[in-house]
Amino acid sequence: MTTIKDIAQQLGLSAATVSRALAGNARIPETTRDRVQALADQLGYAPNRAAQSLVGGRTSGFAGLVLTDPGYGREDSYLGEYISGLGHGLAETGIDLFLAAIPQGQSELSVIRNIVTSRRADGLILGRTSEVDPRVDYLITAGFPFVTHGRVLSDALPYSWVDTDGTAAFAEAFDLLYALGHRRFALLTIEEAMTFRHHRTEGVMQAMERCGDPSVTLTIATSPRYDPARRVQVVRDLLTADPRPTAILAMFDSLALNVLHVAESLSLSVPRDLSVIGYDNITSAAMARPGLTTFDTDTFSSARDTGRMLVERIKSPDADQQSLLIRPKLVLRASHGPAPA
Amino acid sequence: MTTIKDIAQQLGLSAATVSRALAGNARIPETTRDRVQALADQLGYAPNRAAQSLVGGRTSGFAGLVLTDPGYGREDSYLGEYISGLGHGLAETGIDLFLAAIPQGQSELSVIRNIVTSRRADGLILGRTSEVDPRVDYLITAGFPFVTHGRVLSDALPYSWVDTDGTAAFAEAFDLLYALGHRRFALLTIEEAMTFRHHRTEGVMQAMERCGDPSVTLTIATSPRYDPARRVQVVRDLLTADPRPTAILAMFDSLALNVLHVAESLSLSVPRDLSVIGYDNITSAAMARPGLTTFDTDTFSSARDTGRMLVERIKSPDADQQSLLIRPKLVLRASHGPAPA
DNA sequence: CGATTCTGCGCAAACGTTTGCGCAAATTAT
DNA sequence: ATAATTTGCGCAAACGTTTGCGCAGAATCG
Repeated sequence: MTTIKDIAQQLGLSAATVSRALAGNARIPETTRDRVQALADQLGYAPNRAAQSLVGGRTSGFAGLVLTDPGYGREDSYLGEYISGLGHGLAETGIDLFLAAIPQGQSELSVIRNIVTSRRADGLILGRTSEVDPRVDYLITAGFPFVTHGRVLSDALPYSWVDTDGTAAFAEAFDLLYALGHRRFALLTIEEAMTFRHHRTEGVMQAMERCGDPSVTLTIATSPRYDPARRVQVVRDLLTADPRPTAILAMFDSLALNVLHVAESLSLSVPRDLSVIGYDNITSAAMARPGLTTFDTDTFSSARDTGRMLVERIKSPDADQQSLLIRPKLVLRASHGPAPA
Repeated sequence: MTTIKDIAQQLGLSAATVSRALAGNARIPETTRDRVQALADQLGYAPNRAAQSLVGGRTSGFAGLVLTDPGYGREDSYLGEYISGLGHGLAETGIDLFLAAIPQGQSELSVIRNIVTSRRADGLILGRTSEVDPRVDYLITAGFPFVTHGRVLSDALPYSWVDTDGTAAFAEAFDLLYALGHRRFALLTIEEAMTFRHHRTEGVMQAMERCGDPSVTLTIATSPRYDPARRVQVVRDLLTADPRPTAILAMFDSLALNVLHVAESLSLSVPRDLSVIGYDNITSAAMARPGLTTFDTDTFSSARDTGRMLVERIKSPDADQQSLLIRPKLVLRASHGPAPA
């Protein structure tokens, strides 16, 4: 309600001087600065963001995140942790996070384009990156600051990213289960060409090749999006195959928890008949019985780092791109064990 | 990048006409409107939000939500569902949600004050309402549109809210367990004077009084905030009391899951030795073994309704306050059963 | 045919802030 | 002493949009 003009008037100054005083301009003596600041505090003055952002293409003070439907059932604690982390990473520098839902009938890309052209945000965060990602292409050509959580496949593209090292993790998971005697492996994956699918699959492949054991088999089962019933069916088919795989690596925890459930309904004992390992360590992973062995990716911290990185990009758009690859930590619980005889 | 002036120039019109044409003003003939719209689409024009919001105290197009730390451990799927719901409720009308984290050393109230005075949002959503809530008082006197998710205790205050009927639910939970023969009840509650604590406690009290059975006992145990170890200790004390309560009503699911865990570590069998009922139906509640009997509050939908209600308030600030009390649905799983002999 | 109404559009002000330029007074240097 | 610099501040433009007012020309009415 109070504007810079109110302060100026009450102090017998001009708006320009008040603006400079509040900005800490050196040309304004400290005595004046103090007077202005005091009155501003007393009046509870806060600059009108719209006016600030209007002048000279300045910052709007917002970083945007487009809410997409993951489509594989509730992602559990993931989104909440992610958003909290982002918010905190950004808040340190006074930038707020804004969330754009995708209106009926629009594409995510069109929402992003709209945000960029309407200057509603100073930067964007992109989640759920796919191998070839039109959003990344667009934002690079638009010269708009952004950071992705996850990579794209091409590493020729200039952009900043934070990701978890799914390749290393899935190789580690394979090695762990191989050492426990497992030979019939299955990888439960997803339909879409998300980049993490590529990397995590790669990890399993590499580890399999490295161990060089010809008796190892790997089945790849694809879990459909948007269709819980068929999702269950795929797992059921996998677990009733003959011979049944004894080691299941799931792309992420909610898929792994599906496996646990189906196994229960088939009266298969985990980990006696079947070992299951997930990825992300969502809270349900700890609650499930048996507790799910998985990889902790510290979603909160990595989201916070993503937020910080975005702030960097907004502040110095011409600086070099940064990237951060986080090594997930194996969390040993009760869903894995020695291969059945 | 493209402004209304660019369009005006290319079409040989004035900015005013273009603005009116895009707004669908009746004084502009359809032919002109179409020409303008076509070029706007072609150029990918989106109005600069800052400029829009500057003129005439108009809308900024944002609704704000302040991120607070619940303090009782990860809230699991709750925050994610809530935010998704809010986002969708708002997106229907083109309003975006923005999240403000609380910077180090600031209070939530000061963050809210700042949002209001800087006109960064057109309306606010308040979660985690307490019995007497200074945020509500402030926003009412400031005349700023807001909707709370949860109530305050006084019903003399003019504000709009969405809440779940914890009183009814907890009475129902009591009745259910009473009918199963339970007589020694415990209510696991929280330290702070959140309004939901009042209502849920009230529900138990009312049901207890209504049944009029003098043999019923109720222990109230308080779970501390920010301290997981003490949280476990409180539950442990509760479960090792002599005589031990056989029916535990927990204020919300994550507390109930704590009980399940401690019970497991004490080799108590749920539901044979102990019945546990939670509230909210977070995803972990379904994953836990035994599955947690709880109340589904349909967080996504109620958050969506909260968003819609806020849009109403922003659009017609002088309309009557609205409120919405949602009756949670009991979800029967395996964590409750007949009282032990 | 003159008077009135309607149609299509433009002018200019306003929203609140920042910032380049400039100007007078005070201070310092010569 | 005058000249040069510094200090403290104001003027005015600019950001992109909306909107009240007004003005021509066309259409309609009596």
